[in-house]
Formats: sequence, C-alpha cells, structure tokens
Amino acid sequence: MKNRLEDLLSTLQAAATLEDLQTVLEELRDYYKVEHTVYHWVNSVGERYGAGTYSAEWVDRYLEKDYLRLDPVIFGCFQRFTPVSWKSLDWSSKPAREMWQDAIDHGLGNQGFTIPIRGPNGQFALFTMNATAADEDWDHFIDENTRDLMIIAHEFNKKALEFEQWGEDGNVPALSPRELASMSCLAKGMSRAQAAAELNISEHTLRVYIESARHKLGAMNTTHAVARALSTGIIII
Amino acid sequence: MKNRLEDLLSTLQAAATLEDLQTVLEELRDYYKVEHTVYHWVNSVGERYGAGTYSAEWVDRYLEKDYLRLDPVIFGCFQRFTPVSWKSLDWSSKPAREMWQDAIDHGLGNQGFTIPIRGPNGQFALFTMNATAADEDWDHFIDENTRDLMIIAHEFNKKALEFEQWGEDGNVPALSPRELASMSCLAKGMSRAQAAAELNISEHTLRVYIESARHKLGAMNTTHAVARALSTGIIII
DNA sequence: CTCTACCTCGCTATTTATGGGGAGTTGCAT
DNA sequence: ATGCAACTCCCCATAAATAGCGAGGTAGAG
Repeated sequence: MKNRLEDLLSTLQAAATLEDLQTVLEELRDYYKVEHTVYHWVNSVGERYGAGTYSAEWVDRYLEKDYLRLDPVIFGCFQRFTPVSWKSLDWSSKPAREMWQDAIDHGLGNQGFTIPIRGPNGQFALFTMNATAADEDWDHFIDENTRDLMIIAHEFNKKALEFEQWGEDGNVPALSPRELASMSCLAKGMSRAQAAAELNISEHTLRVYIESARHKLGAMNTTHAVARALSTGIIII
Repeated sequence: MKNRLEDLLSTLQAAATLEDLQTVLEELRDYYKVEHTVYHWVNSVGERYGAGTYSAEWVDRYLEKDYLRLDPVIFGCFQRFTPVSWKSLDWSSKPAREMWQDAIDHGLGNQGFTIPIRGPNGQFALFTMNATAADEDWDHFIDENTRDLMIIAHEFNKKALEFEQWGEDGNVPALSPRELASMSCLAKGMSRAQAAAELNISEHTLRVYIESARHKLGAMNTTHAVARALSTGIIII
C-alpha cells in the first residue's frame, strides 16, 4: 500500500504538464479515499493557478463570487505556518458560513485539511484534502498522514515552480560590495545623507553607487532598484 | 533506530526553550553522525537567531566578518524552494571561497545540506547539516534522509515561531487594498504619476495612500515602506 | 601593460517626493 | 444611527532625488 504512494510520488516527480499534476491528484484522491485533492497557488493580486478534483461549477462559482477574498482557509493559511484542519478555522463571519454551505451544495465534503506552502519571492500555494467524515475520524486521518501529505505538497509546489520557472532564472545582476551596501542602507530606511554617513563616503559617491545599481538592476528609480534587490535576494533587510 | 528519531521529534515538539532546541540539535548530530546541525533564521532586520552545534568562535567570526552578506548558502537558499547540497552552489566568487576555507579552518566539514524554510510574513529560516564525507557518500546520505530532515526542519521552525510569536497574528500591519495596490505599483518601478494613472486616481490621492502605508509600516520613506512590504510578503513584484 | 571595473569626489539644474494643512463621500459594523 | 476606516480630492512650501557634465586613484584580468 505504501508502495502505491511511492509510485505516485515518482509519477509526480516525472510530471511534465499541468495535466500530469491533475492525474496525480485524482489518483491521490482515490488512494486516500477522500472527496477532493487540490493544489493551487495564490498570488497577491488574487489570481489562481492550479489543479484539482473540484467540479468546474464550484471553481467557476468560487471565482465568480470572489470567495477568495473571504475564504477562511486562504486567510488562515496565509497567517499560519503549519497545516490546518478546516474545522479549526474562524467561521464566525456570516459570508464565510454562507460560502461553506455553498461549498457543501457543490459536492465538497464536510472536512478539510490544507497545507500552506511558501516559495521564493513571496510565492504562496495551498495543498488541500477534502472529505466527508466524522470529526474524530478526520483528526485520526490527519494524524496518520500529515507527514506524507507535507512531502507530497512540497513536491507539487516544486513542480509548479518548475513549470512557471519562478525565480530560478539565474540572470541576477552582480552588484559590487559598495552597491550592495548602498542598497541595504536604503532598504533599511536611511536617507541618502544617512546612508552616506553610515558608509563613510560623500553623498555624491553614494549617489554614484545607487545610479550604478539602478542601471545593473534595470530599475526605473531607487525604490524599484531596492525592490528588485530584495526580491532577487541579493540583499536582505 | 527509527524510533530514536521519533523520540527526538517528540522531544522537539515538547521543547519549551531555546536550550531545548539546542539539545535536540546535538542529539540529531550524534544520531546522524555528522559534524554539525544548525537551525537559524534571518529576521527582517538582518539579525540572526537560532541554535546549533557550531563553535562560538565560528559564529562570532561569521557575524564579525559579515559573512551573511556573501554566503552562497544564504543566497542560494533564498532563491530556491528545495533543499540544497552546498557543493551545488555557486562558489565562483573569491570572497565566498575564502569564507569556505575559513569555515573549514573553524571545524566545519567539507559537505553541507541546507533546507530553506519559509513562514508567514516573510519569515525565512535555514536548517543545516554539515559533515565530513566524500561526495558520493554525502549524496547518498541526502537521498536517504531528505524527507525526514524536511519534517525535522519544519518542526524546528514551528517551535521557533511559537517562541517568538512571529506569524500567528499581529505585528505586521494590515494595509487597505488601495494601499497595497499603491505599494505594488511603486515596487514595480512606477513613478507617482504613473501609479496614479494605473489606479485611476489623482496623484494626491495616491500620496495619501503612500503616506498612510508608510505610517502603518513604520517606515521612514517610500523606499523603506516598499522594502518592508516586500520583505513581509504583503506585496510581491 | 593595457583595459576594465571599482571606489572616490565635485558642480548645476530640473524633476519628484515629502510634510503640513483641509474636506467630502461611501460602506460596514456596533 | 453613529462611528470608524477607507476612498477620493485639493493647495503650498520645502526637502530630496535624478540627470547631466566632470576627474582621478587602485586593483585585478587578459
């Protein structure tokens, strides 16, 4: 039985398209005997990308009603590090409970378990299992399978990042030490004058570094340059 | 033998102080028969926090020489999602190779394996194994143990977040949708005029959002505000 | 030895951002 | 219904950043 899971992981690691992910998700659903398995990632402007066994109707409705904005699963996972059972989330708001009922009406089970996954540059994704089960049975299922599911979730995200080649493009420009130091100071909130004092150079020299870094980073202005330096990881605040 | 690992995980889950983490790290080192095990995170002001079996001399030297800024392990992991063997990183720069030699001189082994871990609000941490081994032996070690180590790394980070109450709520201010959109535009390199046009509002209104976001983020200037918004993950480029 | 990249400093003019004021609307929640 | 938070708009004066022109010294790579 465990070997079946290993097979699925191998299939996942060999996946080359979104359809392959879809297939693995369906097999995982059958393997774990749950209603649905879903992987999707959510970016900051609220777009969705992913695969799963939810019905097209439910996905359309979710998008149409803009449930992303009020879904306690999204919100809760965004603030949490650890996987979470849906029952433990905050369903106190009325719109959230209405969404919940709507979900049930669209074929979702009454239990859920979602694993938040974070990648470079603020990438954020969710891996979800949905099932119909009694509370204690579901808790037991989670206890038994959390570790395996975390590994699976990790592999799904790895694949998704490969598909979208997030970040991995290595053409990150190399800044000189002084340029990096200048960017760091600015990222910490120093003004040019303060940064120049910090680095023991004239403000004019500092400006040369900032300009140079700007050009290397292909940035429109200082804020842009600092933003790029941060998101490529060449500086850390 | 596997039970020993389960015991260690239980101990970790029951840990209440940093010293407990330290103890677990030492026992993990002995269990895996490696030179060093380290958990540390890089917080948003660039300080270091963590525990590990490195000598105090090496930790001091690392901080003193500001190796954080040029360490290929930090840089490489920041850009990656998956665990990485040190040998596969970019050691082409001379300062990086000097740091490497310095590390060896301070008792580190010639092989390393580091798992990047990301939590809410841009939290970023590393879990590292260091050892003396031949390349093929180390590759084999990694193959055998990556999954267990990923689970362990996850548990360490969970504990660290508990200790510091990083994510679970609060210290990251919630920006309004327009404030977030304004920050996003600026992070993408738009000038105020361009951003205002993009958002279909007057430049004055845009300024109100920027000011408001600045105050909420406790930032000194716009660049600082965008930097904080990026590094806490509330916006992405 | 030459060439390149880096580090350092100066000037002027223009554009842009910031820091104070106010003021009115909408919408959601208590 | 009252209040609070968000959204929208406006003016003015000052501070800061950007763009353009320079120059010279040092260290490493080919």
